[in-house]
Amino acid sequence: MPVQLLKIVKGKLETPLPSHLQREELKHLQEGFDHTNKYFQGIVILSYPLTKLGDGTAFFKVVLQDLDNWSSRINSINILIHGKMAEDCAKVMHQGDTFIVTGFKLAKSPTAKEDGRHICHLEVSEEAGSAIYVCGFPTFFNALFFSPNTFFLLFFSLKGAFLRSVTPKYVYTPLNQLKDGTIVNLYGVVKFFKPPYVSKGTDYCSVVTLVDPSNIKLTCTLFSGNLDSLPKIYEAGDIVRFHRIKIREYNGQIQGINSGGFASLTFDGTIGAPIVPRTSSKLYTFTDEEQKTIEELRVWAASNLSVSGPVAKLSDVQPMLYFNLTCQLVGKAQVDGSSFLLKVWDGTKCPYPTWKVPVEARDLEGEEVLLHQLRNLMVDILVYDNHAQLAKSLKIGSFLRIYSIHTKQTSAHNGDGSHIEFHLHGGTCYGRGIGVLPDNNPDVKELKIFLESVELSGSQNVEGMSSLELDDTFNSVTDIMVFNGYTSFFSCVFCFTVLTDHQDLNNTDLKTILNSTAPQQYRIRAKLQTYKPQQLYQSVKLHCSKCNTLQEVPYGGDFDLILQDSALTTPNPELHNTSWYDSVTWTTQDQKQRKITIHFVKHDEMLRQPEDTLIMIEGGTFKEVCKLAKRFKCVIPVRSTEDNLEPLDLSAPFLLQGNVKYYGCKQCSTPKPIKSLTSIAAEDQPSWEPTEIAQVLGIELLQYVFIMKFTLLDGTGMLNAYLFDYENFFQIPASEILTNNFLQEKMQMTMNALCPPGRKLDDLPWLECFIKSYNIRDATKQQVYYQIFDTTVAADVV
DNA sequence: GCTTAGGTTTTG
Repeated sequence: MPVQLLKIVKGKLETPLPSHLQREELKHLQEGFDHTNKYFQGIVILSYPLTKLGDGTAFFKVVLQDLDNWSSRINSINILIHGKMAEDCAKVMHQGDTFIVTGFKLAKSPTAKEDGRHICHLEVSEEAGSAIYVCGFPTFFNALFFSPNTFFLLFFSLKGAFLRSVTPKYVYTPLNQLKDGTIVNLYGVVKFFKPPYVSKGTDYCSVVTLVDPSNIKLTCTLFSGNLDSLPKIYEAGDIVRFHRIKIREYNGQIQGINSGGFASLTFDGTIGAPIVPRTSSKLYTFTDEEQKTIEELRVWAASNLSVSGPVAKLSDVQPMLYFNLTCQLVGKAQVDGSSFLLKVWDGTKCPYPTWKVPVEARDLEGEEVLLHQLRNLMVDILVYDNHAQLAKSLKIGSFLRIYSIHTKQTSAHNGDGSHIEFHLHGGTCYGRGIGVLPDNNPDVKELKIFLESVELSGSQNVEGMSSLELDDTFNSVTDIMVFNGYTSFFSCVFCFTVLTDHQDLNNTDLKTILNSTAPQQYRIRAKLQTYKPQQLYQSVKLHCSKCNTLQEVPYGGDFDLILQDSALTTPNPELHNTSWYDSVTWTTQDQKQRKITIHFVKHDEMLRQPEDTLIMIEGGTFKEVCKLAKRFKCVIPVRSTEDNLEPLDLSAPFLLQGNVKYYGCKQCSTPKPIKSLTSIAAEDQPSWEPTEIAQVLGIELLQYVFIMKFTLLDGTGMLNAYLFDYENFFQIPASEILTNNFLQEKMQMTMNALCPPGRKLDDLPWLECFIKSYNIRDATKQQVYYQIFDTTVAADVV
């Protein structure tokens, strides 16, 4: 049975429990009675700590009171819960909760004499087919109800409607452990997908190929009569979570297929993008743990999956290619039985004359004025067969991503000049199809801003002109706007790249590089067509050079929580005022009466100027620690143990200097007690370098890096090169950028100069840089990647 | 009622 919503109003289930279940009274819980199809309900009056039995299984004991029989001499009973159910239950249950149990086994309670409770106890476990439902006390609002075999619930308290309990524990199967004939839950990164299309049967169909760090591919075929219940995938690289997907074998390969109860969540796969699930289901579980899984998959995908499909603006199109276009629908018309016309624009102008599909004006749906105004920027896309059916249902004004459009050049004939045609052929090979993007999609947001800038200019001076004049004016105005779009703001800055070494290398064209084996180094001259991430702050990551992993820069809020947590540890006075630091403790004047201790590290037994001094702090808040970091040379947040001061959890920065927070790798660090710092404190002139501090504290320092993907073109080919840069390329330390507005502006201006938004390919500046190729081998094949090196951006103000 | 598609470009 799929997930079902049970509303609980005024203490009663609005939708009742499964109808075959009947409530059993406490007095009827006796050996010899048949308890199948019965449930017992009580209030949790006591629970014992979760323990493990001798054989390792978890064990949890709760005591329930039957409120309807509260006046009886015996009105409580012991419930003994075994195995996974015990663990799950211990997590969510609170004293005072309403507890419903079915599928229990009844046995004589050995402790009845001592505890005065019911003569029997109930034994409950997943193996026995039991189910437990727990509802919060005192006010129920609503609850989720899962099948008896999986069990349970979560609920929202009426006050504040916050999620209190942990949701059911889903188990996710890695793709290399899938077995024929099973129904599983899984996560995967979308390697390939066909947007939902009209199948020959009764449903929409979407095909999705997933990969995960086990490096196994799984192709899933998903059907639904309801477009909304298929996963909302917009591009390869998106991350999905499938619940209850059926695994089976077809042609010797495993495949996934949806069946009853299938549910999916889809996430943007870009590192740093907000983690907001796209789903049609109103109810879904999503916890911190699952958030972490998404983050991990994003990092894995960033270095293991190349999904850069051909994304192009109309201004970039070339004859004879397949590309994906993000655009807005301006007009549409039925052409004949098997083809349908879509008139779209993306604010840029196609560099070639484009064909116009002849249709009667009265057959054309769309706003007449707009169709006229945009006629030189719009292109006609003819979509065929299965796509025609879907195209018919599209709403004018909606934002579309059309996958694998074919551009076809037609040579000049009959006085017509040569032109370029756009076709979306029938069939779904290579993911050919049409997807509707929601307004909150980041690419749509960007496009909207751009389209508005174009539209403004186009609508000026329209009145009182003949259509011929209008044509000319409009053409030139929009061209200028498209060209200048965003660039006017930055036109005073001129950026170029500087090669910092290997002056003897000659330029190699991209085609040659793409046809060569790796590893090699090249000097290239190319244009930066696009780059990712477009939100530049998302390009800053933390890198561990030891295990070579990347991670997100944690939020300040997490640090604050860790500090709050550590403030609960009372400073240990025995650790104050040693030979190498002086300590000061005080209590805050506010209501909280917090105790703060600062240890000032001495030099030659003397305190030095604050700007040369390292301090350690216990019990400070986020604000206080950050403030002190600006005043003192270094700040290390610490807490007391019985005999040492130690660094905090490595989710928090172990060191702060000025605005920069330094983190350690959780995987590679083996933190040592703070007294290890004495070796530095004893130096003649301690420099308190983060690298040195990290080393003596046994911490593997994470370095701030810029990670970006540049799509480079030179007329002979296109390749994606990664930028992995601590500070050389932008001449900005990656560690500084997140806290410095000026540096952020500088970086934005640099990128805008290297890749001016909205500009045609021809008008992009040429860049020179060095790239090196290298091989990455996964289970199935070897792939060549490219990285920018020894290149720097310089800027001149013109 | 229980298929449809099961990645790898139409041929307009």
